[in-house]
Amino acid sequence: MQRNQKEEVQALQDTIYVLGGKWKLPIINSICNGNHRFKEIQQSIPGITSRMLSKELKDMEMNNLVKRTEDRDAEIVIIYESTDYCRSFGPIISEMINWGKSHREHIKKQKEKA
Amino acid sequence: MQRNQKEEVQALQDTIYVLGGKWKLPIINSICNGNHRFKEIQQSIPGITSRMLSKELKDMEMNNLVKRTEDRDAEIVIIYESTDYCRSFGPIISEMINWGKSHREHIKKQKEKA
DNA sequence: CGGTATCCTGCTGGATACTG
DNA sequence: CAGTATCCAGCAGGATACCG
Repeated sequence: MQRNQKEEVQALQDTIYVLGGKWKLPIINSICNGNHRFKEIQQSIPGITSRMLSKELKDMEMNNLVKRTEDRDAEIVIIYESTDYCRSFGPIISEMINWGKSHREHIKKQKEKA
Repeated sequence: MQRNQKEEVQALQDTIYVLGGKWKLPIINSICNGNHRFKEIQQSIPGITSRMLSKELKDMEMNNLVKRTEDRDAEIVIIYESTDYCRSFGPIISEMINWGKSHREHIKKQKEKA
């Protein structure tokens, strides 16, 4: 084990810690993809309940991952926006989407063989 | 929401599912980095107990993420090796290490300001 | 050295109902 | 529409001790 490998493991573990749980990455992805309203976000993520979304959004707001705005012009409209910090997960998300896609392809091919 | 966005969310969620928990990615990383013995792997991952490592390795062996070999020449030696499947997580791990590193830099700078 | 066994805790997160 | 409140189960995972 070299010194810089230790650093890398720690960096990896830090990232895993920050992204912990089932929902943070999908939410980040959803908001970065242009969903801004609570319902929009919820509908874009299969399986998430309003409770979990609410919890995570609060958490992410505190950690500067999203920006929440109450925009009262005529009526009250609440908007969630991505931050730079949020967008910094882009490369990770891309790679995970890539992996997931090719994994599906892989499974499909195996089934065809059988 | 377009059709291909749905696909992407699902791909993302699949990947999160496969990599679920605190330990799979660090273990994959460790083995891909050339650690092959149980103790080596354990020592390369801060905080992991033998129980967790054992559990995860078993799981990963079943899912073809690692190959376990009992090499009895003179004495019994057990070796864990990475598989292609295991190595397919390389890009994700790289990106997560990158993120973790620059995140540390970021924190450090903020502290210096204060 | 390479693990198991046992025990236990807390947190994640699901279900459901309700609110301003 | 954008959440809260409540209740509860399951399991990830820690501590510790032990085994061939």
